[in-house]
Amino acid sequence: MDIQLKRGLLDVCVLAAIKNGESYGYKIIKDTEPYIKLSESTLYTILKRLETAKMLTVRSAEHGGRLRKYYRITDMGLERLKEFKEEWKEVMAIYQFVIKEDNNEQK
Amino acid sequence: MDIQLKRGLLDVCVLAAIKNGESYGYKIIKDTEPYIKLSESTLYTILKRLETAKMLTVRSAEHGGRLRKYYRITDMGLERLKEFKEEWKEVMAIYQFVIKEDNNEQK
DNA sequence: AACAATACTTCGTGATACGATGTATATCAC
DNA sequence: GTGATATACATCGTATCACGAAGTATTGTT
Repeated sequence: MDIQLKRGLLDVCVLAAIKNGESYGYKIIKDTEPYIKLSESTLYTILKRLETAKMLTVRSAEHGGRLRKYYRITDMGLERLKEFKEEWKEVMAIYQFVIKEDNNEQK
Repeated sequence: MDIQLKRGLLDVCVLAAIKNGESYGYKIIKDTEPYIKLSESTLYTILKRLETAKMLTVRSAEHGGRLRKYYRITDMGLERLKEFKEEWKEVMAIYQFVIKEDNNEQK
């Protein structure tokens, strides 16, 4: 799948992956795998970015002797998902324009 | 509209704008304006890229005393549009995942 | 003992959108 | 006739970003 096409989806995918409850890096990768391929370096970059944007919060907790980072969505994160839904209308309009069959509007 | 979301659409938008016949820079901007905002610097970057990728061809012709560059889509360009339509199925699957309501699958 | 899976981190790179700026002509309002 | 606006294309620099590569460390599995 075209990288450029993925770009607008990555952030919201990660937010969607934690919107039903806390999760952690490795699990997010596995949960989103059927839909989108996230490499580790990409995911952690995104998580950092979303944290900076206050769309999620992080806490570290021990799990099996190791530290694991748990990510939780914030109100701003939920807001971002709503916004995305709105933006999607514009995206679909563009999509329609792109796939529209030849209507010979050349004058 | 989110810049990232636009990224995958820009190239195909430009291809779509010339798929019904030759066009030129300024006209492409005007034609796509209702759907997507293309700045001049962005457009010319895209046109150069699509030319390098052999998805369009260029010819210069005089118009009103000035040189104008006319762009024409190639078979590879048309192929790209077909490919885009295919990729869109994946995009819609991701979209569904993102907007899916809470189904509480936490165990 | 070797390997795969789990789990997170950092670095470097290439691709890209776009604002700013520049050039040049035509047309319109005042 | 002069200034503004529209037409038309080009280049440069910058910031953002996805991702491969490589590293660290533990826990199963073979």
